[in-house]
This record gives sequence, structure tokens and C-alpha cells, in this order.
Amino acid sequence: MAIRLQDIADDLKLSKMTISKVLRGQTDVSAETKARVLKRVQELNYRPNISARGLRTGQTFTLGLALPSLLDPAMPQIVAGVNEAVRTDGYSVVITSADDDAEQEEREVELHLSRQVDALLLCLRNDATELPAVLATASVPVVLVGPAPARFSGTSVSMRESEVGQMAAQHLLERRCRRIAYLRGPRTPVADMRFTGFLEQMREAGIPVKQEWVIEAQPGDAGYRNGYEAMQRLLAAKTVPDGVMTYADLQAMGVRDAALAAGLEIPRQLRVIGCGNALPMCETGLTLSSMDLAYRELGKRAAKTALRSIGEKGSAAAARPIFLSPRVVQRDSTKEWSAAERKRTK
Amino acid sequence: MAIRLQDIADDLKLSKMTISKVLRGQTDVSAETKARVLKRVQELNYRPNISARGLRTGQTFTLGLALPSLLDPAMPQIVAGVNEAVRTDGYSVVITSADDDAEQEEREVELHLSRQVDALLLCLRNDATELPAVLATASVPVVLVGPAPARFSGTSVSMRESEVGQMAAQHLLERRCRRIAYLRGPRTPVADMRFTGFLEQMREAGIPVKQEWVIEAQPGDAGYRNGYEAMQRLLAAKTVPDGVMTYADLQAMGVRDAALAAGLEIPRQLRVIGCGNALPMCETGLTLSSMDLAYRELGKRAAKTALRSIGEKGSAAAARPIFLSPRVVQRDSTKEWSAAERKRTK
DNA sequence: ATGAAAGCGCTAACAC
DNA sequence: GTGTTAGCGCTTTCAT
Repeated sequence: MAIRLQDIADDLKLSKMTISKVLRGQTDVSAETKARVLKRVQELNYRPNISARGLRTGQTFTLGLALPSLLDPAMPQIVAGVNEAVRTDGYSVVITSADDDAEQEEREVELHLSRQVDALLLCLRNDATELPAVLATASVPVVLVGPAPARFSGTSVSMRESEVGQMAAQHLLERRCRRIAYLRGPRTPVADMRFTGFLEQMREAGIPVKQEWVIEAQPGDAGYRNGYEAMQRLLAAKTVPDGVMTYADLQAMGVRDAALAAGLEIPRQLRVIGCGNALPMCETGLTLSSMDLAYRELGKRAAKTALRSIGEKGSAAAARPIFLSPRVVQRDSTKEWSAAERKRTK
Repeated sequence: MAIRLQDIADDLKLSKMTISKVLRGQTDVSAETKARVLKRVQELNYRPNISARGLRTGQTFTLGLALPSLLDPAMPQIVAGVNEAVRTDGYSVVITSADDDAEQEEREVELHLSRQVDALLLCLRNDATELPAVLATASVPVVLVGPAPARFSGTSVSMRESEVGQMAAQHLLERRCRRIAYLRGPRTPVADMRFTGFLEQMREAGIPVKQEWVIEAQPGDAGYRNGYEAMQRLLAAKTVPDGVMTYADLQAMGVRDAALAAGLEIPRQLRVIGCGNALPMCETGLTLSSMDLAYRELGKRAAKTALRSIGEKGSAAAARPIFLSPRVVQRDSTKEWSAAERKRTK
């Protein structure tokens, strides 16, 4: 059987209380005793029984992280951020995936609650409109990673999605794009917010947005093929755009390839910016500019917030949402030209 | 405070023992009582205290999964497999990442052991040569995901890496490639095994492998750029290969793009097969054939094996390694030609 | 078919 | 600075 506090106590002719105190860093122990204890603990490879501690203290020192999927390249980044935040505090993270299924999402949350995690980090499916019903029975702090539905009472940490559209538009405008197309993705709250930000920026700049330059994707279809075909359609129109922003990086890859295949020069004749910046392939070939959505930071902030709220008893602290800003990552596909280059093509 | 067995017992004028029995599916309870209990449990949203149960039974119903990194696209697949295997058994998975650092790998394992996971799934860094030292003090079953170092006493689940090289070579040979180059990746055990398999298959077919067609990568450098530059070098030689296999998919992407940029036709003049099949971009543009390494299945098998060995007391069961075979996923880059197409280009 | 007693390993609260 | 007592919520064992 595993070694217990009592064993060490017997061994050292002390009470287990003293051992316990040393291990938890209480100060009312003599330096000498402390050293002896620590030494023996090391030698015997003692590891406190976490169930016993948990039972006694009412904590499990576990954070739940419920994700909609693991295959979405954003998720590992969120996980990495959470792990980073948690590393120092003796907390562990239980991760589950709902595999993009609403029912499983429900069961997922239920599992975490049964597990008695000290706090739950919840990242909903992109097209989720409702919170999982079980959440109502949760008695632990819940931190939403992503936009919060109307009736949510906990904290949330999310991206300023409208800024994503705004900043991308601004980036293209600054590079003298005037005919900007937008592959807006499926009709989800997130995609809508991005689009709204885009329109706002365009309006502010006084640049019209043609209807045929706004292309929607079916749910689950914002991929390479979608981008490729959308670009082909744009190329067939009488006025061809000189800038494209997309909802997802894979779409932008498709746009890029379709444009190149049609003989367009990027970035001279067409500038392209994607969104997500979580794919290694943004760095392949003619590299792709992208909106970085700070997934890692999102996870980190969410975890830190959760850890903080575990301490607070009544959770009386105002549950204000936390917002992060995106960042333009410029690569080849929206590169600025030097004055010299510009002159050469005049 | 949370609701306890005792609360339900009081409520129903039963002893908590009866409630406990019902919840664990013991049969010596009358159907009527059982129904009453279940009903009340539902209504009150009772969730057993997992720490208490763990303390009493000596189990934590937790599996540890120690990964070398989360950003490697293979990892999410492994995680998905583990989750799938575990879903039915009431087990949860605690996931940690070592962020590709040997020291952290050590601490990672230590964390899991302190957490008293019932079993530990361990996936080492690719260039790890030794097992983490703490593992010696482990008293729980450890299942290695990936090749087992010499002195490892537990179970391991891994890919038949030599078959990866073999099958890829065979695939190219069947498509009448005779001048096959191999970007062999860095000098890790896994990369070496793949290469050995490749050589074996080539020797068996009686096709020579030119030294200048075997290109090595620096550790951590088996990416797009590496593949692109390697292909440029291959193109500069007096005899150009008609087939390329790579250690990683990103390299193969680079190879593909360099070849296309040089005006080669794929797959007519050059066939390319990558390895990993975990990147969405395998499906972009001229799609890339790849060796599928069954990561998901790997995780699933490892988890199932671990769960099984939790039951067995003495772990007396022979700890035989389990091996999986890879699979060729054919896409554009190694497509066979129809007879008609072949004739046309004669 | 139901229940009473004991105890898993730890820590909070309080002596000494 | 050190030790004693009590009990967290559950399950194992054994009576009834």
C-alpha cells in the first residue's frame, strides 16, 4: 500500500499533524524538524493522498475544461493557455470534448460537475445558441471561454469579435484596397459580429461594400474548397476585388490559390487576409496574413479568472465579461510595397 | 453545501446504505425502493462526492495523459482516442503537456503520480532517449504511447514505424517510381525506424537508393521550408527523382510546391507522399497523399489497455507491446493514371 | 431487503 | 513548537 502521513510520523517519532504542517508550509514548526521531515518525505517518495485531502478540504484542486472539439486548431492553444495558468497553483485540468455534438456537450458539463471540479471552463460550440441546461444546477464558478449568451450569470472571457472585422478591414484599407470582398462564414453569432465590425469600418472609411462581394458559407463548410470556389466566382464578376478577408484561414488559402491559378499577383493585384492564425500552413508558399485571435491568452485569462473566483466564497464579485483584442499578423499576402517597388510597376 | 447520501436517506426515511447500494447498482434492493431512490436522486440533482468515494475505494477514476506538446497535430487525435475509450467507464482524463522540454516531462509525470491517477498514459518527446526517472517510483500501471525504450517494464502501444517506410516505398514503387528520394527527418528512433523500413523495401525491390536522394533534417526543422529547399536541391542534381517520401507532411507540402514552381507535373513526373495525415492542408490545392499513423486508434488502444490493467491486481499480466499498422491515404500527389491517360502521354 | 458500525488519509481547531 | 480530537462522505463488512 502507498505510504501515509502516519508512516512518516511513526518513523520520525512525531505526530502526523507536524508532518502535515511541514508539507503545507505552515510556519509554526522548528527549522530542524522541518528539515528532518522534508528529508524523510523525499526518501520515501511520499505523495499526499489527494482524495483524502479533497474530502477534508472540500476542494479537488481540479479545473474542468469542456471543449466543443479537439480537432479545431484553436483548441490546443486554449488548452496550452489554461495549462500555463494553472501550472503554478497545484491545480490539474480535466479536459473533455463534445465532438461538436449538442447532446454530448450537455453530458460533458454533467461529467465535470459530477467530478466536482473546483471551477469549470466552458467553451461552447460555435453554433450553440443556448447554454447547457445542467449548468443551472452548477454550484461551482463557471467561466465561459467565448461569447456569453444572454442569460449567463458567470464570467466570460472572449474576443472582441467586431474588432476582428474592423482591424482586418482597416489593414486592407491602409494598403489601398478599395474593392474588398468578405467571405463571412456561416451564420453564427461570432461570424455575425466579425462581419458587423467589418461593415462598420468600411462605412467609416466611406468605401461601399458590394453585395456580390459578401459570400456566405454553409455551416461546417468554411474550408479550403469553399474559399477556392468563392474566389472563382469573384473572379468571374465584371469588377474583381482587390482585397479579400475571410472568416477562416483555410478559406483564405483557397482564395489565395484560386487567385494565383487565375494569374493574379498577390499582393500586388489582390490582398488576402485570413482569420485564426492557428494553422502551420499560414507559413507555406506565399504566406498568408491572418487575424490572430489570441487563443492561448484566452485560455490563460479564463483559467486565472476561474482560480481567482474559487477563492471568493459568495462569488459576490461582479461577474464582468473580459474582452481581448485581436492582432493583425502580416505576411506575404498583404505585404506593403516599398516606394521603389511601387514606382517600378507604375 | 452540496447534497449528501445522508440527506437523501433522511428524506426517504431509509439508511444511507440503501441509497448507496441503489446508486452502485447492487441487486439486493427491492424494485420499489430502488425507484423511489432514483427519483429523489434525480430531483435533488445528487452527485456523489468523488473524493470520498476515492478515499474509501483507493481509486480516483482518473487517467493521466502526459503529452510532450499540444501543438503537434497528432496530439489532439491521441486525446480524442483516449476520450473515446474512456467515455463509457466513468473515467476522466487529466491531460498535461511538457511543452517539448525534458525537465517538464519529468515534472509532468511527477504531477500525475501525486494526483494518484489510476493509470498513466505517457507519450514521450520524439527525441527522448530515456524514461523519466520518477517513473521508477510509480506504483500504478503505466502505458507508453509510442515506442518503448529498452528498460521499460510496462505496456506500450505504438506504430510499426518500419512499416511506414515500407508501405510508402511500396506505394511509390507500384506507381512505377524508380528514382525515389527520402527526406528522412531528424535522427530520432522513430525517424530511423521509418527509414530502415524504406531501405528494406527498396532493397527487396532491387531499386538502388542514391545517397544524394536521402536528405536529413535538423531537429525541429522538418517543416515546409525544409521540404521546399530539399526539393530545390534535388531538382538541381543531374538525375531528378520521380518519387519523394517525407518524414512529415509539412515537408511534403514544401516538396510539392517546389516541384510545381519548377514546372514539374505532379503526379505525372513526380509523385509525393507525406507522413502523418493530420493536417487539414493535406486537402488543399493539389492534395497530398500521406501515411496515416492511426493516432486516434493509438490513444484508444492505450487507454483500453490501461483500463484493463487497473483491474488486475499484481499487474502479473505479461506486458507485451501492442503494435498498429499504418495506412496509405492516396490523394492527388500519387494518383495512379488510367490507361487512357497513360497512352495519351506516350 | 435493510441497516449499524468502522474507517479510508487527511486537516481545522484547539489544547498543551 | 508540537500533539490531540474530531470528522469530511463514502463504502466494506457484517447483523438483522
